[in-house]
Amino acid sequence: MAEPKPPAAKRPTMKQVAARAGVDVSLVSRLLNDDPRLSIAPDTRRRVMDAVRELGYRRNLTARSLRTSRGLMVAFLLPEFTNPVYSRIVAGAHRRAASLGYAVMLSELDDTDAEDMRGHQARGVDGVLLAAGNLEDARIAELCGGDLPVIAVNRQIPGSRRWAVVDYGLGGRLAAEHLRELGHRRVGVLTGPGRFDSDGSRVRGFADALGDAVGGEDPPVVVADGLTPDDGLRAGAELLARHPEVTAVFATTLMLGVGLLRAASEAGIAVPGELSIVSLHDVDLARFMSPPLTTVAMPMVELGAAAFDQLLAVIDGQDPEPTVMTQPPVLVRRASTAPPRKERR
Amino acid sequence: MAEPKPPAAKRPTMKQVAARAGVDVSLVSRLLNDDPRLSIAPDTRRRVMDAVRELGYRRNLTARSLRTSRGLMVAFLLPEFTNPVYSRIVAGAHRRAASLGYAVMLSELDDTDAEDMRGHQARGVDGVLLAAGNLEDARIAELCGGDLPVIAVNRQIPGSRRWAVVDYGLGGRLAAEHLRELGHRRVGVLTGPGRFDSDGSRVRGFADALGDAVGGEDPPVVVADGLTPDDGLRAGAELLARHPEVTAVFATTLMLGVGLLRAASEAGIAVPGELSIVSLHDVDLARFMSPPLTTVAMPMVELGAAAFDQLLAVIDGQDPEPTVMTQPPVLVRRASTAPPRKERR
DNA sequence: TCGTTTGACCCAAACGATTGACCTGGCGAT
DNA sequence: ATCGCCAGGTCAATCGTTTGGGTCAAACGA
Repeated sequence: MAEPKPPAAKRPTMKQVAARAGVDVSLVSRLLNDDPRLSIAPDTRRRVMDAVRELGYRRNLTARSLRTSRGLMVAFLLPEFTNPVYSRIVAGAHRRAASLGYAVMLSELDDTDAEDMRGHQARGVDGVLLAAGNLEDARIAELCGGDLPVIAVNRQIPGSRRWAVVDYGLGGRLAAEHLRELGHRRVGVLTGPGRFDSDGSRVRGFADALGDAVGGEDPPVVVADGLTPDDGLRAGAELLARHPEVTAVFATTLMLGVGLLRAASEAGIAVPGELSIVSLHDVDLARFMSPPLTTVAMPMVELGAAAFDQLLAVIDGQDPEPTVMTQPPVLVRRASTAPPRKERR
Repeated sequence: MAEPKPPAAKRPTMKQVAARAGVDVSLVSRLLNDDPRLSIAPDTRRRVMDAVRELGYRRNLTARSLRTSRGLMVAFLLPEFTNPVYSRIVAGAHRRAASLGYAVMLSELDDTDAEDMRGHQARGVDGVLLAAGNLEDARIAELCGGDLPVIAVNRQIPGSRRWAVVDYGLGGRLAAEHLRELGHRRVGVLTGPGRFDSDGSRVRGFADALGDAVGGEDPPVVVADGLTPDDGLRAGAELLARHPEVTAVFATTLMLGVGLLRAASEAGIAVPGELSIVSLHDVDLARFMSPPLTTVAMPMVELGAAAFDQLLAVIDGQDPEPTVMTQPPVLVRRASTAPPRKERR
């Protein structure tokens, strides 16, 4: 039953490469890292490279990491694996990291506390990307406490320079302008808890752009308990019940929009006939809702990549500016928005 | 501009702990690993533990890994970050891994080839979970080629014992029974490319359970090019066009079902009025479609955990049986299925 | 009384790479 | 002739743990 199980033919080491090429291992190391202070005879270089190829040699990164205390790894902590918006950030960070030789460890921030950070540090992780969307401020402070570089992603941190965000103010504007152009005058906002959108840019951008056109009055805002579709459903239902006058709602993140759509459907409100919905963040999913959701696409993949770059700078001992993505958001018109046709009720 | 940047106060080493407790480092190591051959005076043990606490000591896993050649890490390779079904597998594997002290590196199988495996190996990864849903057989073989343990997850591999799956046969049955009970007699199947569902269990389970009730004739099957909602949309449209007689469709994975729903909507076919849809895999998303999708929930989170356990066994030199989740799937009735009411067309 | 067993520890060699500090032989300049 | 220098290498210490082999005294059995 048990297969013979070959002895696993230990991978070749640098020593073997050196022996085969007839040189010292230090030379091999220097060559492979192209150490600036080294000059190597072309012939020797070839012999070494041949040996590397013939043996199929790869550096043992564990050993290297032990010596250099650079693990070439970063951790990406996120509150839940299933939010597609985070998935895009992860995808961006991962792609960039991989292209620079870094690996990405994923962790769910479950009941994880600061201990987890130290665990990562013990593993040789060089830095951490913290998708902090729905974390408490205190929690974030706690997580940033260690001496491991941390960048908060998609969330601004008041006292710190270690964060990377997209320009939600602009995103909000775009959504507002769209609704305004369609002719909506009574609009509502569905957003996440205060710790989310902590700087208020999403709502403010929206309200500002709307302001002059609708009489300067701030739109009614309902705050959900979290960022899941269920949260959106509950808060959405509340919004619709409390503000029957609104003809359009701006959801500050996609999953809330998704929940709102259901709330409308359960309340028998036609979208976009009686209610228009526009939400931030465009992912595939939005196209497949009924009706397909109009969204404002924010450059989340690029954010992931930029956040990684920022983290790398910190790791290298620099003190980079916080990242704000300049790449403009784009409005994706779909079927969930239309001119206000008739009053509800 | 550049902050002073504290010298980063190197983390304490075992040597320091040993010094502070007045013992040899080997003793500390043995104690911390509770080495069986060790007996330690209670007093000494306390001194060491105190030193550990006072210094806030954590083992350096890199060094340990170098010595033991066990990295306490696994890699999870998946074709795309955005598929929520994979996310659940990842979540399950991650949770289990974390509870056993393992970290999980995530990689997108982009243009990744076998080289990537060797990269992971060089990093000290102990094994790989390969979410292989839509990979070619050849590709998988290539990836399993190295001497790093690999478990294919959610995909059966013909010649191998290294895979973990849920019981899609049962899932298919359940879907079929549901449609049969509702009274459907002309049903279609929407599935992924052959490499997906390679053993055909999803479709076969469905067809078998249907067989006797609908005259033994196999249902029409349309095969999508991939597993994204877009693939489902295209193939779904084709299915609806080619088989106008069907009153219900079974989608073998959620994203195809989502695409199909849109195809129906675009074709002006009412769901569930004119067409019932049931799909495998239940994730939050399904509840928020319009109409909410009836699904067969497969234990994907548990699959992730079990696959990790299997991988661990292989890492430990055992030759475990392939994993087949016994936990039964459960039918989640929602609004996308109903008795056939009227003929389409 | 003299082994022999234990209990409680210590020594030092790995693991595989990196890196500052040497060598060495030849060549051009003084 | 001598010196310095440079290209082209080598030596050996080090990163922080693990682990196979001791050591050394106290306890024990005969």
